[in-house]
Amino acid sequence: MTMSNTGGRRRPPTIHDVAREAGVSRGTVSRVLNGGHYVSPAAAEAVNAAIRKTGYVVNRHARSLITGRSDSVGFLLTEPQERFFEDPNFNVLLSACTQALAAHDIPLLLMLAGTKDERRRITRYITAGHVDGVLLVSSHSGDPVAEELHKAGVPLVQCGKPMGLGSKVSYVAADDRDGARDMVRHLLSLGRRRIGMVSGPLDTPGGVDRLAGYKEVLADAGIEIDERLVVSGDYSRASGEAGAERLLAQAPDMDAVFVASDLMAQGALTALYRAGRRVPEDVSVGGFDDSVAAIEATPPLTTIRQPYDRISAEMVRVLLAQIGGEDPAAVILPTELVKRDST
Amino acid sequence: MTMSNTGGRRRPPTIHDVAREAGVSRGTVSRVLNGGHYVSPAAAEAVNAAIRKTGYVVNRHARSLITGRSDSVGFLLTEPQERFFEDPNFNVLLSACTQALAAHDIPLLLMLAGTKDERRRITRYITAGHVDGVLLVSSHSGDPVAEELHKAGVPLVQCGKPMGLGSKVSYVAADDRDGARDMVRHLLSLGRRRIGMVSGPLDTPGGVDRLAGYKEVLADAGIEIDERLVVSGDYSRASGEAGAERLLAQAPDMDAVFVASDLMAQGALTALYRAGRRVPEDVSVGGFDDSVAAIEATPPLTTIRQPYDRISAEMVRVLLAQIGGEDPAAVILPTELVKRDST
DNA sequence: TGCTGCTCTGTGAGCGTTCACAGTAGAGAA
DNA sequence: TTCTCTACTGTGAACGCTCACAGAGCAGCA
Repeated sequence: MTMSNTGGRRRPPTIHDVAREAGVSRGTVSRVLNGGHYVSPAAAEAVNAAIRKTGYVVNRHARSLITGRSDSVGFLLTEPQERFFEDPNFNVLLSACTQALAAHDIPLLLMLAGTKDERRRITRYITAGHVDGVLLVSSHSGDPVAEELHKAGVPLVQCGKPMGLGSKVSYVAADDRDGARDMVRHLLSLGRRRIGMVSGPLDTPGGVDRLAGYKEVLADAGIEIDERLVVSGDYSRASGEAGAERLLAQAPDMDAVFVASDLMAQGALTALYRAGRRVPEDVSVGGFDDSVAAIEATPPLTTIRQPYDRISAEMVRVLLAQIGGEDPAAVILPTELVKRDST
Repeated sequence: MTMSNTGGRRRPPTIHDVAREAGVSRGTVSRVLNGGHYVSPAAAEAVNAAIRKTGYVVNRHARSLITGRSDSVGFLLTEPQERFFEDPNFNVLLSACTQALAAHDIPLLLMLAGTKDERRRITRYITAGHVDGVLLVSSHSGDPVAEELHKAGVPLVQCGKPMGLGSKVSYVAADDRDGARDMVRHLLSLGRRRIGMVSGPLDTPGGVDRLAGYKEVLADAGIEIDERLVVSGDYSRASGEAGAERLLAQAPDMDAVFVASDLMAQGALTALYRAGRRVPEDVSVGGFDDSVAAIEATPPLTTIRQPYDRISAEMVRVLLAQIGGEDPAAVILPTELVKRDST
C-alpha cells in the first residue's frame, strides 16, 4: 500500500501562476525569464522565488508558437546505416554536439537519412521549420540534402569541407592536409621510403586533401610518387582491408602505409597480418582520426588526432550564430600526431 | 548572378489558408488532418488538394500547445560516454528506434546522461513534459532515473529487464537465459567440457540470467560448476580481456569460454591470442549480441543474436501504447545461435 | 406533418506564451 | 510648479491550432 500511484500528471504551473504568486504581471515574469529588459531587483527576486516555489518550467510550445523558433536543432547523418554502426567517430561527434547544445538548453533531434526515402521525408520535416538549424555529418561530397536545405534558407553547418566551394555553406573541419603531412613526415623520419597510401574517397575534399599532403611531403623529400603505392577506399573497415591487399600485391616492397582513417587502418592491419607482415617491424602503419578504433587496434595505431570535441563545439557555435542571423563561416582546426605502437 | 539568394524564409501557410483555398472551415481541415470524424468525401478531397497546392505543414507547436502532447519522445542513455563510444549496440538500437518512430512521424530527442549533473538536468527536462515518453537504455540495474521518471508518471520503456521486479515499468528484452543455454549446449556439442564464462555485471538481471543459463546446462549435463571458471565483467572490451586473463590463470585447462557480450569477447580473443592459445583449435569462444563486433573479430565470433530490430520496434510500440493510456507491458523476445569461426 | 437520428459543417473559445504599446512613479532640470 | 527623462510595470492582442458545441440538411418513420 506504500507503492506510489502512477500519478496522472497534474496541470503544470503557468506563467500566470508565477505572476500571481510573485504579485507581478505576466510581462514582468517573462522579462525576468528572458532578460535584456528593465526589471527592478525586487521584482526579479520575487519572481525567482515564485518560480522556485511553484516549480514552474516554461512551456516551450507556447513560446515557440509566438517566437516562430523551435529552439531545437537537428543532427543529420546522411550515411548508410552500416557506416553508422561500425564507425565510432559518429558517436563521438553526436555525443559532443548533444552536450554542447545542452549547455544552451537546446535539444538535439536525431535524423538518420540513410536511404533516399528517409532523406526526402527529413528534408521536408526540416524545411517545414520544425528545427531551427541543422548539424550535418556526411562523408559524401556536394550532398544534395545540404544543397536543398541551404537553398531553403535553413541554417546549416557541415562537418568536414563541402565539395562545391562556391556555395556558401558553413563548415568545420580539421586541417586534413596538414595532418597528412605530419604523418608522412613521421614515417619518413623512421627511415621508411616505400610509403603506401590508402586514401579516402577522392570525390570528397577530405579525401583529396589527405592525399595531397602525402604527395607533397614525398615530393619535398625528393621521392617520386609511385602510383602503385596509392589506392583509395571509402573509410569503411572493409575497404581498408581490401586497399592494403591491393597495395601488397602491387608493391610488395612497401615498408609503411598511411591509411586515411583508423577504421580503414584496422582493416589494413588485418590484411597485413594475413600476409604475414609484422607491424611495425616490416610495415609501419599510420591512421587518421584517433578514434576508439585506433586504441583498440592491435597494435594500437599511431594516428592523426582530429579534435572532435573542438569540432563539435565549433559546429554548435557557428550554427547558433547563424540562427541568430550571422553569416556562414568556415572553421579549420589543427590536428596532432599521436604516436603509438604501429610505427 | 544565377546563384540563389539565402532566401529569408517566408511565412508558412496556416490551416486558415488551406481552409480558404478549399472553401471550407478550419474545423473541417483539422478533421481531415487528424481523422476519426465525419468528413464528406468531397470536402476531404478539396482539403487534400488545397494542402498539396499550398504546401501546408501543420505547426506542431500550436498543436502541442492545445493537446498538451509534444509528439516527441526521448531516447535516454544513462551510460558513461566511453561505453557509448565503443559499443556499436547502442547505434543499432538508436537507429532502429529512430526509424520506428519516424514511421509515426515522431521525432527522437537524444539524451545522453553519462554524468550525475546531466542526469539531473535531463530528468528535469523530461518531467517538465517536454517529451511524451522515454526509451531508456541502461545496463545499470534499478536505475534511479527510471525510478524517478516512473514515479513522476512519465511513460517509460526500458531496454532490458529492470532489477526491481516490483516496480511496474515496461521493458523489452531478449531471452537471456535461453540464449545462454543455446550457446553452452553448442559448446558441449563440440566436445568441450572445461567451459569458462565471463559474465556480465551480476547486479543486473541480464548478467544474472545469462550466468544462470550457463550453470543450468552444465548441471543438466552432469558437469559440476567450477568457480575458477567463472568471472564477471561490465560488458566493456577491456573487462573481457581482463576476465579471460583471469580465467587462463585460474584454469589453464579451459577449452572453451562463453563471454556475455561480443565486445568482451573481442577482448577475450586478444587475451587468448597473447597467451598463445589458438581460437577455435585450443579454445572455443562464444559471444553474445551478434553486434558488428562479432563480425569484425578475428576470427568472426559464434554468438547469440539479439533481435535488436524487433526489440526496438517493440520498445516503440509499447511506449506509444503507454502514451495512449495503456498499461505497462513486458516483452521477451527469442534469441538465435549464430555459428561463425570462433567455435 | 412532425419527430428522431445520422452525417456533416462552421464558430468561438482557449491553450501559455511574447511582444508592442501605453502608462505610472519618481528624479532632476527649467 | 511643470516638464522631461529614465526606470519600470501592466495589458491586450496575437501566434496557429484543436475541441466542444451548436446547428443545418436530409432521410426514415410514425
